[in-house]
Amino acid sequence: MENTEIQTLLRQQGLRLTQVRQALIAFVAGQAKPLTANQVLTSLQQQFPSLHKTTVYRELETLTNRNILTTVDFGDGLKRFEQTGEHHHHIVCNDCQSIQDIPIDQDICRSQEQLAKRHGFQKIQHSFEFFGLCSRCSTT
Amino acid sequence: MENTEIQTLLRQQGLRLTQVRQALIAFVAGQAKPLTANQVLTSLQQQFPSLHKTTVYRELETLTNRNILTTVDFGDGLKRFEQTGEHHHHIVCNDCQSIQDIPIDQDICRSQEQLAKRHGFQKIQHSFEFFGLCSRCSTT
DNA sequence: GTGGTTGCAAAAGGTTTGCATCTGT
DNA sequence: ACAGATGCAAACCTTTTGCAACCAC
Repeated sequence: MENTEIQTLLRQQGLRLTQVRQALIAFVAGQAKPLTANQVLTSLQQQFPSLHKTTVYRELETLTNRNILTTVDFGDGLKRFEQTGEHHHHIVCNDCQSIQDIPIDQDICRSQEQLAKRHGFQKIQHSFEFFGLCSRCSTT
Repeated sequence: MENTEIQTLLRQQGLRLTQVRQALIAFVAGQAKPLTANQVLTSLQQQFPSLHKTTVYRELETLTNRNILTTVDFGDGLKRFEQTGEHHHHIVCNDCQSIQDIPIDQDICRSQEQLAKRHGFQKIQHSFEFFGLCSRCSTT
């Protein structure tokens, strides 16, 4: 995401344009894969040596609440964050933990959410993630 | 699951027929919904007051490794366990945390796993869980 | 008796909270 | 100046590990 784009977004949301916040958004948005709080912290500390993990956790939460970021869960007890965008799914290697996007049919997700509605639920979301051994890890 | 059934299963697996182990399997198998370690602990402590959380965690891991139990993840940082059985999916209320099974089309899961294979992955598994507001929570 | 199982204490790892200080507006 | 943002310490919660005591076989 461009700097000016980020700044516009933050002003829209009534959030202050702090250095850390802008850098954090730019960094997460620039990654192809969802990141853990710790990955964000470690990377940003190169630019902001005094950056504290608390700030990162709070910032990630704030931006998720504002729907600027989205959380992804791979069932390993860690929260991951990525820029909010088109709904999509991932496949994660159980060995090397590499992550790829996978083009799940959108209709499938929609039809299954309809099914969920028939169970009386509203405001339905879902998680649909895949796990396995990537080509590199399954050959060695 | 019946007592004799559990005992046969454990002998097959070369696991000892301890009181705690048998009670734990019977309890988890008797629940309609996946349980957290803490839920299992709290319940079994009525029968075994000295039961320690470490034992529960270790037992749940052992039984999962032997494929007697299966883990389920709802993305809240807790591991849940249920009796291994037919592959199925859940819908969880974001408000009251109630859980229902949801009859997702098995073909859909299979076809999407085929798709994942085309990404070079092997031994593919998936998680496909739904979240929303149940009928009770969405009306109030 | 032997090795698997258990209880206890402690640690590990990720995340959250309280509070004082700082900073963007 | 004021409310929001930050750093720090400590707490919190779930889960794991090391070790001695115990129990099923």
